[in-house]
Amino acid sequence: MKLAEAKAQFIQTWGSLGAQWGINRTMAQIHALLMVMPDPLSADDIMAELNISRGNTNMNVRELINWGLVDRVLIPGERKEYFTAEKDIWKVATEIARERKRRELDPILKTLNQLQDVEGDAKDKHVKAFKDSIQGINKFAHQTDKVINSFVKSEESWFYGTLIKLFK
Amino acid sequence: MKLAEAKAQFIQTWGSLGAQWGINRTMAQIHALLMVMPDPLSADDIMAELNISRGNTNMNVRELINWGLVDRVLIPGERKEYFTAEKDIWKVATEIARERKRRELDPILKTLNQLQDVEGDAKDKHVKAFKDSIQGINKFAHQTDKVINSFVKSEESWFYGTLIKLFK
DNA sequence: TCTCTCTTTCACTTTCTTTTGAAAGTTCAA
DNA sequence: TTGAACTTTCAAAAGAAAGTGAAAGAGAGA
Repeated sequence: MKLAEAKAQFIQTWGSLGAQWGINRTMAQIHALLMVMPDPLSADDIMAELNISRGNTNMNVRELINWGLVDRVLIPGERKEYFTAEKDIWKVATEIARERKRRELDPILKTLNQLQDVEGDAKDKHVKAFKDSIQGINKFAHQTDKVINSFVKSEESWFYGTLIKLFK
Repeated sequence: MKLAEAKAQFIQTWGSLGAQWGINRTMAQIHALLMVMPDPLSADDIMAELNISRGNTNMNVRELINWGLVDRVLIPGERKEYFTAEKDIWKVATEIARERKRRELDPILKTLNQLQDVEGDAKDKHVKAFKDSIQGINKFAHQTDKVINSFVKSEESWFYGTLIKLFK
């Protein structure tokens, strides 16, 4: 396979993968493009490579920067801004985990805690079923939270070394 | 908080959580509803509780059954079909992990393997950058695959007992 | 201050997803 | 075999999300 072709396929695959998760397709494609490029690209480069508008480029690059997946790079003597992506996939994964935890898990933990105290007779089977469900989910969510925290803080070698052996 | 109110909030929260993941809102809401109900519900019950159409109900219930998260229940003497959800959240989580792995991770592993062999001079920095990226991602994806496989097979008691202690 | 280059914003368009509801299909007791 | 009870399908409508591009903004050097 030729390099250009392989790049295009990678960008497209990474893009549809992103779409299955909450991330939008363009954002994932820009990220993929920057990951396989050895040097930083400008907004114009990205527009040209992916055939997207200036506005769209700007919006999604900004969002990637918010996620901590892309950095602005200033090239001395140039007026334009350039962008690079983190190329270490382990760091990418922990950044994403951190961000998703903050956006998704933290709010649900908050809600679940509130839902714990429902009024009503504990002998009523509706009340009991509800409380049991919420309690189970709440416990699970807290455990998940702990695992993600460790993951986010962990070193690659330690994490895989330990976790994989554990699960065998 | 009253039970009805708490249920409504839980259904709505679970629904928007699902939407952030690839799962659609209605599907997540039906799942939430069935989780907090002690007894099986019919399609009509679901329609009434969530204010959705018959077609929508049918489609999403069927999809939940495909995911292995909901079961059809036949009540003796009744013509209608009834539905229940798995109430053990651990089982729900492993079902979801299994299904998402199959739909998302397995295809990407396949693509990555193909992208490994790009033609071109290994000294060219574009070729090198590309190969390095793909190799890193590929390695990561395979490790992730192993962890998920183990997770899917593991028992809750084992998980809580061993892994959680590890993370303190 | 002016102007040139680049960045950001935002109202509008396009595209993609979800929902609806009526019609067709299925099942089964009579 | 019929028809009542229920389920499934599907084309059209509504809704949500993403993308565009022109215009406004911002900053640097003349």
